[in-house]
Amino acid sequence: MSHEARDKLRVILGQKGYSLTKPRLKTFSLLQRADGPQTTTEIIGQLRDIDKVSVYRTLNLFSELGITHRVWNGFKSKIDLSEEFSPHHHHFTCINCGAVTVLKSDNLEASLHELERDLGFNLRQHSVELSGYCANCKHLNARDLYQLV
Amino acid sequence: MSHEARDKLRVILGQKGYSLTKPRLKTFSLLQRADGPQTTTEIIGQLRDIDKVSVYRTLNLFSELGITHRVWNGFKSKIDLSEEFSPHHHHFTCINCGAVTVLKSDNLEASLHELERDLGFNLRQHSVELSGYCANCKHLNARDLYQLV
DNA sequence: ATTTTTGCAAATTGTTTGCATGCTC
DNA sequence: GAGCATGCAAACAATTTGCAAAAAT
Repeated sequence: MSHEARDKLRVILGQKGYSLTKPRLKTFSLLQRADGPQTTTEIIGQLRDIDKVSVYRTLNLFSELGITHRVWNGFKSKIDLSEEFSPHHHHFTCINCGAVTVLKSDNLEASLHELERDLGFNLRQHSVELSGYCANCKHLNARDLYQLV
Repeated sequence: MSHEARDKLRVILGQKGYSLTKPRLKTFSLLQRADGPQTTTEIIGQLRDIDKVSVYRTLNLFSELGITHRVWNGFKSKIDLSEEFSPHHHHFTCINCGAVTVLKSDNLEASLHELERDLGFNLRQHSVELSGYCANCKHLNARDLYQLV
């Protein structure tokens, strides 16, 4: 894990009087390694040496400090590192095979900012979650799709 | 509650062999009356004469049949009627006063469809949830904001 | 030395399952 | 009367709280 990220984390925690402890570092590091947002249960499952209560407390703290944010993905909310630690992106989830694709679109971002201007809002966060059939699955016929479920 | 909506609901249920029962109608009707998406707990709380187990079953069924979908709003996922029953929209939630604003933007929708085309996806659903400070709250200074929390 | 953080146990809350009774066709 | 739907009880899962021991400053 990179020194820069770890130092940034330490600074964010330190500014509010929190220290960078083993559970906090391990939780953060897991989120960095992960190839996408994780559910609370997934995180707990992968951090067997840390009590789940500590994981909950860490995740709540991270959320409070803006280190993480939640995204809606399929049926569950998942936890993802915020933009400071992972470049801005959105997700597309295939409802057939479950594949998650990371999205980037300048036009999309521009539309959101236009909306912000028009409405006079001060936008702090936005989440765009798409779902449907991915390029591989969209040509399957109804029967195939059904059998895969 | 309108006859059209009730009839549409009855048809959707009927097509899969389900009937329009009291718990189902009451749950649907509550979602229609509500001024925005509701959490499961809120729905259960407002339907005191229906067993919570039935509410859960009804909500699962509605979701399966596409009558409702979930949106991510603040900390919790909430349940909203799908587009057949409520025109397509997105939400902005003020993180200071909690006000929810319904959004519509043709450019935003166009950007999403462009993304769909470029990536070769067959988009079925999308959720766009924004948060930040609304027009009323964005001029408050840090101290005022803090006190309101 | 003082304050923060952790881990365990237990409480609380949210959700699902099993089953007997009541409804609908 | 057969099959679907409901309500109750109980099981199961997710999350929070209280508190004493351990770690950090």
